[in-house]
Amino acid sequence: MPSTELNADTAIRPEVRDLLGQGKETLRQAMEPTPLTFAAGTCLMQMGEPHEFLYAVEDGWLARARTIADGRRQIIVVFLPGDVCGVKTLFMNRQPDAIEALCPAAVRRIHHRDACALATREFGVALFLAWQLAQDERHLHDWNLRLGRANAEERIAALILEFRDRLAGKGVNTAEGYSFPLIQQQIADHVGLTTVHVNRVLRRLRERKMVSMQRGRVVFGDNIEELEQLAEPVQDPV
Amino acid sequence: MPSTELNADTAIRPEVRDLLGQGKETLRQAMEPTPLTFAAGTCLMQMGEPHEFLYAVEDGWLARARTIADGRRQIIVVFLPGDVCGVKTLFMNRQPDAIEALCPAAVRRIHHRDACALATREFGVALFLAWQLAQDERHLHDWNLRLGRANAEERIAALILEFRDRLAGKGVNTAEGYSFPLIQQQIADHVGLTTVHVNRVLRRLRERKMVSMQRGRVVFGDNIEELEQLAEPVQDPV
DNA sequence: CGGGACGTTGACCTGGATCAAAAATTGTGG
DNA sequence: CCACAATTTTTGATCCAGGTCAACGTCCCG
Repeated sequence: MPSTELNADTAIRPEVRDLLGQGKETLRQAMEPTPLTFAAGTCLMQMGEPHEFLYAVEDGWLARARTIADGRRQIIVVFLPGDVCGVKTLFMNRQPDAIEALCPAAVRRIHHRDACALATREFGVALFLAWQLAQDERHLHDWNLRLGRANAEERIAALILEFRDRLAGKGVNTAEGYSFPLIQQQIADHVGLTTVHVNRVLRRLRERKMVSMQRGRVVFGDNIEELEQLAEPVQDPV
Repeated sequence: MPSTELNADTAIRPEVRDLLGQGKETLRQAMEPTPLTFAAGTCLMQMGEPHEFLYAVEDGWLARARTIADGRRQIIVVFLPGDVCGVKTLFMNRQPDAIEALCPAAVRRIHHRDACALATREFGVALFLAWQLAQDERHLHDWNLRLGRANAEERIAALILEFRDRLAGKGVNTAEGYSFPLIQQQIADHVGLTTVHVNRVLRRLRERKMVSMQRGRVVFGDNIEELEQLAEPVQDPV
C-alpha cells in the first residue's frame, strides 16, 4: 500500500502516471530538508492527539498502530523507506492511531497547510496525495480479506511476501531474503494472532524450508514456491 | 467510512470543510442526471474487469466484495445512500473486487475522465475526492482492528452500531431501529465469521435484549447500552 | 555474569468452524 | 389465496485452529 513506486503498478492509468510522478517530486522537494530521526519504539504521532504534519520515510520502518484499553493492539500498516504517511492529517486534526518507529528511522516532514497550499497550486501534488490514499486503501482491502478469511499460515506467508515485493519494487534485492526489523510480537499484532502461534507457524515454515527468520532477517529457503502457493489465494490479484 | 456527512465529523479541519462541501456539490452536479438501477445481487462493477466510472449512491445499499477461488468471500465495505464509491477508478484501470447491490439500488455515475478534468479545474473537487478516500481509509482501519483483534460479539455489535451511526449521520431516525437489507450470510462475509456462528451470536444478543433482527430490520431492545459497551473497545475513538 | 528482552516448547482449553438437519420465511405461478 | 420450491434461519453434535498458561532457552548489553 504505501508503495509509491509509480511504474511498478501495471494497472495504473497511463493518463495520470506522469502527473503523479511530477506531483510526487514536487511534494518531496517542498518537504523540510533536514530529516528527523526516531529511535526504535518511539512515536512520531500519538494516538488521538492533534497533529500537523505529513511525512516521507527516508530510512527505517514505521507502523501505524492502534492500542485499546485492555491491551489488545493492532498494527494496521507498516511504512517502508520511500513511503509517504500521514496524508490524512490534511483533513483531520487527530487520528485514532499512533505512528511509531519499528527500528531507528529517519523521516522528512511538511506542514499540512503547506502541503495543501502546494496541492492547490499544482494539480499533480493533489493527484499524488489522492493516489497515495488510494494505494493505502487498496492495501487495506487486502488485509481486510486476510484478517477476515485467511488462516494463520496464509496470513504470515502473505506478510512475508508482501514485504519482499514492496522492497523489490523499491529496488532492494530480495532474491535471497531481506532485513526485517519486526519482532514476533509485532508480527502477531499485524496479522491478528498471538506471539506463541506466530512462533509455531514460523517454525513450520522453517521446517518445510520455505522461509526462516533469524536475527532480523528473512531468508528464503528452497521451497519458496510453496510459500507463494500458500499466500496466493489471499494475494492482491493485480 | 463512506459517510459523506461533512458536518457530522467534529475532527475535520475547519479550513478545508467549506471547500469540501463545495467540491461535493460540484461533483454531484456533474454526474449523469439519470440514475441507473440495479437489482439485488447484481454487480455494478466486476472483480478484475476494467472500469470507467465513479458512483454516488442515490438509494439502496451496495457492497465492495472480494471472492476467492475456493469460495471464501469478504465484504470489504458497505455503501449507503449518499456515499460515493469507486473513487479509485480515477487511478486504476481495474480493481480487484466487485461492487454489488445488496438490495434494489439506484446510483448516478460520472466518467473518470470527467471527474479528473473537473478536479483539475476545481480544487474543491480534488479535495473532496481525496477526502472521500481518507474517510474510506479511516473506516478500513477500524475494521482492520476488529477483524484482527475483536471477538464475534464485538464485531457484530460494532457492525450494528456502525450502521446506526452512519444512517443517523445522514438524517435517518434510528432511535428504535433501522431497515437492514443484509442476510446473515452477508453479515458473516463482512465480519469474517460463518453464518452459523453469526446466527448464534444474534440469538445471544436477542436473548440479552440488546438487538433483534427480523425481516430486514434491526430493532433495538431495552439493553442497548450493553450493546454499546460491547462494541466500545473496538469503536473508532473519535 | 546477571538481568531483561525475545524466542521456543509443551499441555491444555475454548471460541468458532464444520456437518447435518429441521423450521421458518419468501417468492412464484396457477 | 394456496401449494410448492427455494432461500434463509435456527439448532444440535462434534471438531479443531488457535488461544492460554507456564516454563525454559537464548541472546544481548551493561
